[in-house]
Amino acid sequence: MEFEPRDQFEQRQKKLEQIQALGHEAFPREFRWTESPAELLKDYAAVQGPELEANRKEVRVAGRIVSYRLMGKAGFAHLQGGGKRIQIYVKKDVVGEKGFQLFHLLDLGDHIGVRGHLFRTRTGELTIWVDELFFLAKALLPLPEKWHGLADIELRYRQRYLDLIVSEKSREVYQTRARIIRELRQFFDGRGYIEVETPMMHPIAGGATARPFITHHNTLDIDLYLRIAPELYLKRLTVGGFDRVYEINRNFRNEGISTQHNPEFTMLEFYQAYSNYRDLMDLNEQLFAQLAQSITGSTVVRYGEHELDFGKFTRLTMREAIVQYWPSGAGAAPALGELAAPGGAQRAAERYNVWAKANHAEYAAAKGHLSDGEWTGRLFETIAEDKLIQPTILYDFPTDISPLSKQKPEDPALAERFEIFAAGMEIANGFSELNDPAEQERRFAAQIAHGGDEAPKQLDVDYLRALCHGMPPTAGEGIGIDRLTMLLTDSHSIRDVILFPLLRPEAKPEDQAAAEGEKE
RNA sequence: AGGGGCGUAGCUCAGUGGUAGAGCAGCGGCCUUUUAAGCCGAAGGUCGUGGGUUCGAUCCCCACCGCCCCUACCA
Repeated sequence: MEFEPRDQFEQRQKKLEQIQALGHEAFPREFRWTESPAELLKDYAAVQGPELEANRKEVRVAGRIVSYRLMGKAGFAHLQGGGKRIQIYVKKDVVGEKGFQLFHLLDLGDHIGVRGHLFRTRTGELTIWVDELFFLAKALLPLPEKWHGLADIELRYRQRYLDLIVSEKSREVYQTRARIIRELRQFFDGRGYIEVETPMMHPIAGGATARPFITHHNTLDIDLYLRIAPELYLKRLTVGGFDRVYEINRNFRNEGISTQHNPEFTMLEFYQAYSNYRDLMDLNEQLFAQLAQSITGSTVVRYGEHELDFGKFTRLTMREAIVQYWPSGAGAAPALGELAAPGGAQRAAERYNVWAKANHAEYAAAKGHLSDGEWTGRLFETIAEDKLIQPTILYDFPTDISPLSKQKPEDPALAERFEIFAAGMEIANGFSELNDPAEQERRFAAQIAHGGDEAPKQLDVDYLRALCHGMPPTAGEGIGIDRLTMLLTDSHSIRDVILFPLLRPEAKPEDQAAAEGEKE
């Protein structure tokens, strides 16, 4: 197999043969190193040249060649490792005829090891004075341009490895992502939670309203759904006596792709017995403040033009948010009581839509008949959702759109549910878990009767049976890790925090020709 | 799915209705402390794909492919 650019591919292959002819293995098996380039730069940042000469520091270092300057009988290069670059200096009369021949045959992108000692050049750069070169692996294809890097966004996603080699910023995003997940584990482990892994292939897609992916198991000859949420399995575990349980893993939803949506995304879900949704709200305030502090060094986090303060959350009910963000041109905002009255949310939506039409704003549109709660949710999404820039806990959701939440005792039309918004994005969703099996069965049945792609097709009888064995009063929550990472790394597309986001497969030229003339 | 934008050398980008340009990378030469090393020389392209208009299309028109942004669905 050969790849573009073919001339360079062949050129480098020839060099590899010449390197072998010098007596080097083409693909050696190991190199014992003493420090990484990143470690050396960090540890010797303050050590000056004379001191390096007085106390000679012998090193063995491996890395990828990312710059190369040959000047007759000597040359410089930079070795990249651990995301950082250290310079090496190779002199013909030090490494010898054969060593220098090897240096000649190296290309940008090759992996090498060096043995030598540290010094500083005239300009003061920490550099390895190379006594011996080791060939470690050949790059048969060239690196992206050294100055501008990989500007083509598509290539950054498709060939993430190149992005990671060339962009320290990109590398840092994924390191931060790993730190966030580590912090989350620490946070929950420290509070007596147990981490579990529940199935990702479900016979019934449940735990959320979303369109699932379908797959097939050959031996059992059954269709399975890639999970849209782990919720119903985690709650079975609270029935089983894991009073505090969490899972960090992928969900799959067969829906749109955007800067905020990838078909597979990572979710933290956790459940805490003997607690309600208010307990979780308090827990979240601690969690987000602590995370922001440890990840970014401050509870105030810059996100684009905004400064998000995770040290203080606003709390709003859904109806309060509608009233608060009601556009001033659309007449008087509805009163809270009006929104709560039967038909009130729909009347408010109709009033809003008159204004929206005249002002080319987004409508609170409805397909078919909506219940009061659905209208309230729709109105919130249209009017308020993208205005919630500062971290906000939105609570008191309509029961109609919360099929797995407990109702408020004083108002069964409202559920003990909240969501967390920041930068206009939903990043978490939590509630007091419905543990009354009869009520849960009614809600499931209503969902199935409601129909649509996103509703379950089948009653999850096993889950209802689990509830019948008694689930303790429990509060549970899901946090979107990808979006959380976006917030804490100032990334504005979910594809910038997912290493390999889903893209359409590259079309081969033949396929493109075959697609000619075909129409949708 | 609808609207807008983009696609030119391996990479980063100019450009024009009349045979295609630069920098970096690569190739040959000079150069033993360089820093986006420098100097000299040569090479590299179905201008995303396919049609159309035209004497002539990389450029204008249409369709298709891919990516980005917005809207819709959604977390």
